[in-house]
Amino acid sequence: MAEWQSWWRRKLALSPVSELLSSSNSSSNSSSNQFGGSKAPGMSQSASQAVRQSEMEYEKMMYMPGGEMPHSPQLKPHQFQAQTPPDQYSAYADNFDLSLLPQESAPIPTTVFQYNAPQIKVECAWDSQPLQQQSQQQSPQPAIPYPTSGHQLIPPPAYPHSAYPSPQSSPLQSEFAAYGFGRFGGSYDSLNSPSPSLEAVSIKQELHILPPSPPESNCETPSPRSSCGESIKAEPLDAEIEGLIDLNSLLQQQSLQQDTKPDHQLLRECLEDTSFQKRHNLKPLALESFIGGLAEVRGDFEPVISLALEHAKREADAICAELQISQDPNGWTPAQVHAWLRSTLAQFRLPAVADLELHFCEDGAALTLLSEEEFVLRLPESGSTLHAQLEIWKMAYADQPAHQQNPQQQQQQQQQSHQSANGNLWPASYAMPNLDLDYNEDSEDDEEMETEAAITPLTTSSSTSPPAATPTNGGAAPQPATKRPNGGRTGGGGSHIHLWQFLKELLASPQVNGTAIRWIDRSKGIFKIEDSVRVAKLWGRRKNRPAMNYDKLSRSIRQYYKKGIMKKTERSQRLVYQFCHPYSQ
DNA sequence: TACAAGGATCTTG
DNA sequence: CAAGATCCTTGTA
Repeated sequence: MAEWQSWWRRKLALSPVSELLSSSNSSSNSSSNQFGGSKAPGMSQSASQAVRQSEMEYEKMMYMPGGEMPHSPQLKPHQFQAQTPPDQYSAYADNFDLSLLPQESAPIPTTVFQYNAPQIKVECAWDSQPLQQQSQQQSPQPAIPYPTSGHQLIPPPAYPHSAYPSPQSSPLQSEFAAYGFGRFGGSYDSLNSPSPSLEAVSIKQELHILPPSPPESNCETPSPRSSCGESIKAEPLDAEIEGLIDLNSLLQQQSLQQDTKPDHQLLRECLEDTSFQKRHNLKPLALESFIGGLAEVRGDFEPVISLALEHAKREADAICAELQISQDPNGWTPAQVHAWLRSTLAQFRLPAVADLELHFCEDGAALTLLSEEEFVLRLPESGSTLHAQLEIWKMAYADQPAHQQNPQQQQQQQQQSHQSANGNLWPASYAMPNLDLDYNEDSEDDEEMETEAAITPLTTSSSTSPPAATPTNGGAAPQPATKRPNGGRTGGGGSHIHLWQFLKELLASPQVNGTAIRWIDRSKGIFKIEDSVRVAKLWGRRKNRPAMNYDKLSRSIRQYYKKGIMKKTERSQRLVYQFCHPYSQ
């Protein structure tokens, strides 16, 4: 009898996914943890919208009658019973002592329950489908001894005993908890072992059999993570669950791909931002007690991010194939833009727009430049969602290595690069800078540089286009032809770029760089450097000048005063500069 | 202490 | 040679 129960508990407690997600959210902002919000501070509106949207999609999926998910953890036992043929359920229901599970109304006993939904939702933000697809593709027929199909596979607990999942907060987390107990799974025997192992100790702590370890006790008490990671056993049941949906294999795949260190600023910011906690004097959760160190936790964001991006790519692939469009929104024709918009509207069950062509006459490149406000202005009902989806596409595409792009795109990039070398276009170095690269310490610079080199521009350059007119003082202002810098950097560090161009690059991607530099008044060309250290560091990186600092950077900026590229603002403010007219366009 | 301003000189492409 | 990078001094908030 207790076997099922303890299986559930261990499964939920040991789930590396739930653990990872829990740790992610607790190590990062806890805004929605503690205030129930769905938007993380520091998270861009678009990203949060994406998260919101994906949340809606997920909830639709989860609460859909006869839900499409293999099994729905948020279902209460009685619900499960109602939806499950009695004969199948009765096969094991008698042995499943529901009374031993906590009541639904029971108070959440630990702050660990203050789970941050957005991080979870980021996982599914890319699509509601992949989970199903994967479960179908990777394990068409799970051979579970208890239920007969994945659909009725497991009676979800009233809600998990684990400290991590909370059904009130998100079904998905429970979903992960239920699914995630795969090849990372810990030892089943640990709880019942006559001499409880360290794993058992930590497991029991999570089950509230023992009080949680204090943060400083993490040395003595290994985290479930460590126990999971180190004692991988091929439990038959694990393998079967694994067959249902192999999130863990996905995580493993992604972890293998971590060499490439994909950069996803929005996700990362969302996951890592602790500013909200600081602002509100919120005490971050004691991760060390069950994770084993913040650094380790941070390192584990990568699988989540990669997994999310993987889902996004899969979705994009499918839609691209269906619509016959490129994955790079920049390459879309207006007609393809319309096709994508319609597809996205349908995907999110948003009201169709009859005169879509009138609202969006842009091609893909121009579309990517539209702000969320512009989207909403044109389509109040769905603009935000569309913009968020576009952001996701751009992220997914930006993550795509060049060799995966279609030949046309590669040719286009080569052509642009060649033209750049001829001085007709923007320098080949022209690529969107990403401040995310600056988040880490210098020791990781090498990796960051590799990542940076792999980044394709998130936005296009109309906002960063050089001015057509020469400065009024006749200074030697560069006049590269306006061209979308789709080709990205072609190596060499991009040392030819001018500082003012670089600053406009940063300014052109507020979602990425908005915390470091932002427009104060776009029309007047007034901007503010919010983080002088980061901007200087980025500039130094771009110019291959490791010793660059804001003092030097600002000196260079001041040189622009004489050249008529920049000027002092009317009301002098610290860190606030203004482009002269042609350069602010 | 951080930033602004600007002179002088050196480095790089 | 242009554009920065670097170093410096002085002043301000």
